[in-house]
Amino acid sequence: MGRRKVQLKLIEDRNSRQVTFSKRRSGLMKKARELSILCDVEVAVFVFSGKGRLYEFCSGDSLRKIMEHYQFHMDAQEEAGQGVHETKKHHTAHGGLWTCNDLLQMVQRDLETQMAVCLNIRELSQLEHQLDAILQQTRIRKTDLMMEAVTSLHKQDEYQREVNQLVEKEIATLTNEADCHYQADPVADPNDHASGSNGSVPLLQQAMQRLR
Amino acid sequence: MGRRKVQLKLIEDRNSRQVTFSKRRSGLMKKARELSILCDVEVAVFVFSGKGRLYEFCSGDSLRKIMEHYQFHMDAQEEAGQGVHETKKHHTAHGGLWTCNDLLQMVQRDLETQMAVCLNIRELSQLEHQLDAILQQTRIRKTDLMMEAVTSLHKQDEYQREVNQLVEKEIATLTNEADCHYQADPVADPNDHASGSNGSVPLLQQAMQRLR
DNA sequence: GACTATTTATAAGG
DNA sequence: CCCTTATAAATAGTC
Repeated sequence: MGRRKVQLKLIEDRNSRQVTFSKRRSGLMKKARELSILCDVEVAVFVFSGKGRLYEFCSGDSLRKIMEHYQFHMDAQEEAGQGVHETKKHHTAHGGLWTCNDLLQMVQRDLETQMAVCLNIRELSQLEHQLDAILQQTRIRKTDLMMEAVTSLHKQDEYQREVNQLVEKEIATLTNEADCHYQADPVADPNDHASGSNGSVPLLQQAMQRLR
Repeated sequence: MGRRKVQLKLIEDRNSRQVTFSKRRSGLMKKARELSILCDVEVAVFVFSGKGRLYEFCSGDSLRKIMEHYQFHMDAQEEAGQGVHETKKHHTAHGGLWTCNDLLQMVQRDLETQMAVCLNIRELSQLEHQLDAILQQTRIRKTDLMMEAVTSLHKQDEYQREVNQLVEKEIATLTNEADCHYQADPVADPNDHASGSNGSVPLLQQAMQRLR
């Protein structure tokens, strides 16, 4: 429902994907709210962004309370942060995203505090999903780092191949010169390999120096 | 969005409320699905009708089984017991490596046994740790695969460097020969780069062929 | 974030 | 429940 029809597949462009995500997410929440009001039913919507952020709508308030509680704990952790400076640093360095240990600590502390509290299935499911999202996020970050390493090595590899091709060509040239007509200038400077050649030797030397 | 605008309040007429519920519910699910696909995010939608009936959408499948179980408890009908053997089979088939679904099935079974909709603190902590371990295992497996890729490329890279050193040496040899005393055998086969050399050129050629 | 041109959802009615 | 149709809403592309 826009200027043109959109195919039901991943939006490749990061920017428009983000825009669409924002628009459709709020649209979905609105629809959920309307449904719950119009028809007097309980509706819960959870959206986990790729970076582990949670967006939720819940017609009741049981889940919301828990989420707010977790948020509170996280905030308190960042504020007080005595023994958890490492964690806090990690948070800020990674753009305020939760790590696995953060959530586990949060949950454990939360549960230890309210011994009487008993999570129901829905709450447990939500927690489990959140954990899943957070762990996934960690994995993705590590994967990204490793992917960078692979890409870097791959580029280096391709560069080496290019140099090798140059070298091969140059060997052919030198060999040809030597075999056929090198006696043409017997008093030439022995260090000036390129004199009278096609000029590829300086290029090669440059490449070799870069390799060292 | 229909023949006339509708106020955002409970639909009094039971019949049209039911109709609207049905239509809007499916519309909400569709929107949720589209959001999850278009933007590659996890989306979960739960709708509890007044009679305890559950309608759900989940972009993943981790929540689905638990929610199905929840529905089972709510309805207090259907029979259980056949999924347990499936689970055990699955475990053994994977050589002891648990998957997310395996854990969820285990949790489901555990809940069936206890017939309690409520997990205590210790149990929840255990569940968390299990989940953590399982998700970490998955991450480690992928990391291992990527590590293999890195190692492979690194080896290739080192090999290329070796070849380059050989090549460099060979160029020096050829250049030297050409500069100083190549006219010794002017009718040698031009393709036989190695004739009269120190024997490193065949090695180079071999290496080059391995690179192609 | 706002503004349309379009597409989509859906209220009413069969 | 499904179909049709008029109309309200959502939103894709654009600035």
